[in-house]
Amino acid sequence: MSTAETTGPRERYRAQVQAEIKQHAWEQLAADGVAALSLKAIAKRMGMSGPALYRYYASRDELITALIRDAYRSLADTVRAAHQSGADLGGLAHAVREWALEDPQRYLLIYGTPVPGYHAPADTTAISNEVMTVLIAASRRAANSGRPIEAHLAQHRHWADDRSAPAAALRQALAFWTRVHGVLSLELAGHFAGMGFDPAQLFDDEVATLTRG
Amino acid sequence: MSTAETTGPRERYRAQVQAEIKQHAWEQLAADGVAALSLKAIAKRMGMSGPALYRYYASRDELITALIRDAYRSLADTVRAAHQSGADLGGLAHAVREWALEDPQRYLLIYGTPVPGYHAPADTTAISNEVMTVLIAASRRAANSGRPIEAHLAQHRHWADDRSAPAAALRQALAFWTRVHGVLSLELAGHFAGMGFDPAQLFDDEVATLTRG
DNA sequence: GTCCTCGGTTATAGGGTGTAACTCAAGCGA
DNA sequence: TCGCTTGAGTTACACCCTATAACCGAGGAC
Repeated sequence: MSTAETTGPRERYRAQVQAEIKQHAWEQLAADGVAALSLKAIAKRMGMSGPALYRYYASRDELITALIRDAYRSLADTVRAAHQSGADLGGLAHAVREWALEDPQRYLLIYGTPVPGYHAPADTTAISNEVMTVLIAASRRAANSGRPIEAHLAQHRHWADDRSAPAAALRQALAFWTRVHGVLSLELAGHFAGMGFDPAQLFDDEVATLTRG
Repeated sequence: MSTAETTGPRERYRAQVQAEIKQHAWEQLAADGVAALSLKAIAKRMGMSGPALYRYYASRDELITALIRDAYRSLADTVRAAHQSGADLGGLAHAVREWALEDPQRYLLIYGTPVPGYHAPADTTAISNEVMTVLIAASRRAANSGRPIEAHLAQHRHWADDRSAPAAALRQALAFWTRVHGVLSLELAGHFAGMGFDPAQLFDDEVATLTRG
């Protein structure tokens, strides 16, 4: 968007095809999950033969990396937008849940079982820090509880960009993350499927515990 | 173990080879995760050629099913043993965490991202119910809080074998599950890796919230 | 001792990642 | 405008995987 404007027709074409590949990749991912993502299948759907895609993504991992980057970006934007429109922790939680239900495999791509050989590049963790920063900002009202975890976090807080946030806020931001992920990932993985209760109500109540206890 | 004792030498051999295959499968799983599980590689390590394994497991999914069944069985035994030796919810949580850290991929096999085409057979959900039953038993001291989720769970409780357990206990058992899984799965997936704090302390504090708030 | 069951084999089909060698058109500078 | 170069796309191939088919041979059952 804001990169060098010296885009000749060659680069424009390249960028467009790259985007089209990613589009097909998202569709395939949403349908069958990251494990079923196949460069060859994407190529076939685009009407070209397998190895052609390697001009645009050097490997399957590189394509997956691009997807992960976009997913983190999308989540960070969603959370940030909710925060800036005045949402509290509960509002953020619902924004995250909606984002996850919109494309469950996209959530699992980030927070699901990591793919065996894959190692995330540094910039993706930078984007996930962005999410953390918003969570901490939304948690700043948290009162100090005096529990040992807060003393521990006060000494291991380099992951928090906000150097002035009280340890209680760090703890609450982590609680947000782990509890939202706990309910959400079990729901997305289908573990509540046969149980009959409404996952949304469990989610609501769990989120309520964040600000209550 | 307690099945028909009319085991001729043929069946004995078959069972032994089947067990050996599963053993190699567990090693391969622990090393590289379920996605990297390969029947051919197991066969090679056992000194026989690929298709021979299909005499023992009709498909890759069937082998994975056997692994999942054993994993559930092992987890249920672990939780039950902790419960019977007098452990409270905190004790159960630590038993689960130890079990998970002992073989992270085994935990992820059950509670991680589901494999695309796979559908769990009914008996595995039966074993997971066993875990739930113990959790509910350990949660029976939970006091009624009057929150709406409890009314909801009181009407959707067919997943709880214990028909006399108060709704507050059902809620607490679910909280145990979702919160333990929330912290544990993020830890196992490496999402706390660069953050510096001790996952064990976060786990402890999170478990403490179960009985406190 | 004969038969048949069953474990093992090779061959093969089909799908996947990724590389190598080649072709051909489009862009670019002179 | 003309050539040269760049790069997109192709086929062929090596190597992984799952899974099936056809076949062989030994061991158990009677």
